[in-house]
Amino acid sequence: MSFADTFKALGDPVRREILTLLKGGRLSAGEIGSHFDMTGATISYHLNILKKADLVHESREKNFIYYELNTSVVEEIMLWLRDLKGEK
Amino acid sequence: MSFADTFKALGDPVRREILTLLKGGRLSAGEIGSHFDMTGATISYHLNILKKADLVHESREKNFIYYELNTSVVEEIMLWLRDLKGEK
DNA sequence: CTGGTATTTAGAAAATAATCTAAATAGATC
DNA sequence: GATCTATTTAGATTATTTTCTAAATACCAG
Repeated sequence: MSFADTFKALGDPVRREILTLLKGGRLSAGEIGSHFDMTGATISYHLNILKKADLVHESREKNFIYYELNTSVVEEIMLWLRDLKGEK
Repeated sequence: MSFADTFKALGDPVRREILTLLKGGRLSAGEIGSHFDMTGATISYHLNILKKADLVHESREKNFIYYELNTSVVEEIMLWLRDLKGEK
């Protein structure tokens, strides 16, 4: 989706923690959920927001759905911040 | 306040636009408000969030309250993003 | 095809955030 | 002090987000 959606997706601490977890490699929805004291449905909700923001990609395999980090859109955010700081 | 508050403050488009306006130099609350189709009270609410996130500083002068950009905390955000991208 | 595990979707409830109107504060000017 | 302008604060309302429970889907194993 859009730049604004990416920024908003990053604004939530649960979602940032999910992204941090994914730095170690792809994880299934269940593995991600087991790190949080929340229902799977809630985790699924957050994963969907991250997916719409293009911050993660999913790949289905067997019975599982694996999520992995996609940082391509992070560059845009960093550019905005750098510009805010007045750097060239 | 905290890193999380800074991230959240940046998640809102109105607040990002305020920060962008302030790139051009300090502005009074009224000057900021005139760029938006919102009441002064709402602008004040957003300014307060930016202030708590340490993204702006205020200075009182005469009858006015001027706001100016403070990007010192932006560096932290950028470090987090850079780390997410797996850069050193 | 039946049963089991993994995950999502739907819908409702709870929590948080954004917005407004009206009143309050602060300082400047008369 | 009275009044005007600039801004914030209080309180209520509306909108959005997060979360849950229950049901649905999907896929695998027997």
